[in-house]
Amino acid sequence: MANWNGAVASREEIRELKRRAALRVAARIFNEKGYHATSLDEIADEIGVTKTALYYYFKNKEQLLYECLKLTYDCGQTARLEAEAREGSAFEKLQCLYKTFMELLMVERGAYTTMPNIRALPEEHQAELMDRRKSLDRYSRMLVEKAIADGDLRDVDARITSNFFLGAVNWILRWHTEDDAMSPQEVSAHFLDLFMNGIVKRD
Amino acid sequence: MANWNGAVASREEIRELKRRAALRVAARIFNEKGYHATSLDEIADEIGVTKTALYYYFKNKEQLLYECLKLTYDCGQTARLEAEAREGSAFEKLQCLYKTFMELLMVERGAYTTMPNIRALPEEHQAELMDRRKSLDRYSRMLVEKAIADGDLRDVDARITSNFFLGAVNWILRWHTEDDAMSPQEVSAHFLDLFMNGIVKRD
DNA sequence: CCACTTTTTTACTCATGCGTCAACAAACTG
DNA sequence: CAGTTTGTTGACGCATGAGTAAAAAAGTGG
Repeated sequence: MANWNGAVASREEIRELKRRAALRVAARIFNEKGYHATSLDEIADEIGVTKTALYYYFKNKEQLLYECLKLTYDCGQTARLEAEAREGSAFEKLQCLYKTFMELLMVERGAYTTMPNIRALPEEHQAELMDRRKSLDRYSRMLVEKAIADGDLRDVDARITSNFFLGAVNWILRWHTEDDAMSPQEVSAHFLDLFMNGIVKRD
Repeated sequence: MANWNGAVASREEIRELKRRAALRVAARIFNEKGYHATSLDEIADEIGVTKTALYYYFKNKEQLLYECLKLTYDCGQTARLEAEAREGSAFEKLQCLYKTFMELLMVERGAYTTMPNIRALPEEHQAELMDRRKSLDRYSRMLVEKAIADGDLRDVDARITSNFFLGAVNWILRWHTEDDAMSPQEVSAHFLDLFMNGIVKRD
């Protein structure tokens, strides 16, 4: 009975699974109570180990937060890659970008990217995340500008528009739970519709 | 040279002004670094006094946060009163509600209503704020439903719509600064336009 | 200028929680 | 089943920061 791999997980795999599980728990509690109000004992308790065990998997509390935040930022990055890969107009890419972004956020459920959370990180990580955030924002604005030039969008202010929608999107995790009546796909569809068409009835 | 009031402030007035100033400073720092990461020494330093002086004006750190949050919640309450007082359709009231709410938020600049901030409060205050939040949300959804029935709005999902716009609005304080190129009125006008009409160009 | 009140400070106590270290347990290896 | 690696624990050091008590400073009216 050697090692049918696939059925039995290797050491490395188990370690990675435990890390992931810990991150999910940590992200959830950070979102509920905030990074600074959350003690490592609390996270460890929830997982069912002691605080010290966490130090076997993570360098320190900061790194735990950093990786939770990275979950969230990676959603944006992935969405961007998806949008860039897509053939089509800026308008189509824009929709793809936001749709993918929203759905990933709801599935991954990382840590909220609040100022306090970011500021809790060492300068180096702060800068990295800020850069990634800015980059996504620039890309989104560029698509808006292009779609306006193409005649697909009204002549809206790209900065305002971008902030408007980003706010709505980032807020999703506050009210959408894992067992919500509405699936990530449904939410993203509704949001895109509202963003594109507004709520006013046309005659 | 007795006391031409108006020119010279009374003791009570001075006390109240100092309290207000302290709250503004506290709210700003809480938003930047988070409640738990902010020490009273830090707030006191910024104001130019010692930590202990703060205890002369506020019972404890929690109360400081509570009052900062109240600044924000009061914006919603005031906006609601304004909307209710307005004569007109549900559609008009809805616009009034959100317009007033946004502009007040940008002027008052209280503390963000994040989960961590709320959770940091004693149960009693948590419940109070949650109730106020819920009440505003219900009112907003009711207006949406009514405006749909009136035929002014498309048949959108009231819950989604409400969350969509609330997110965008609450996010404003993250990117809009006191010395922003765009005034609170301009921002609120742009946001209402986006919310109502979307970004897609009509033919 | 002197009592008296209001405001602020200095100097502490005390709890919390991060991070460490040495010991221990469990699991694999030959 | 000895020996090594992998994983986990309990007990502790130490810094930070909330809150307090008592004294000092600033302001006010007789």
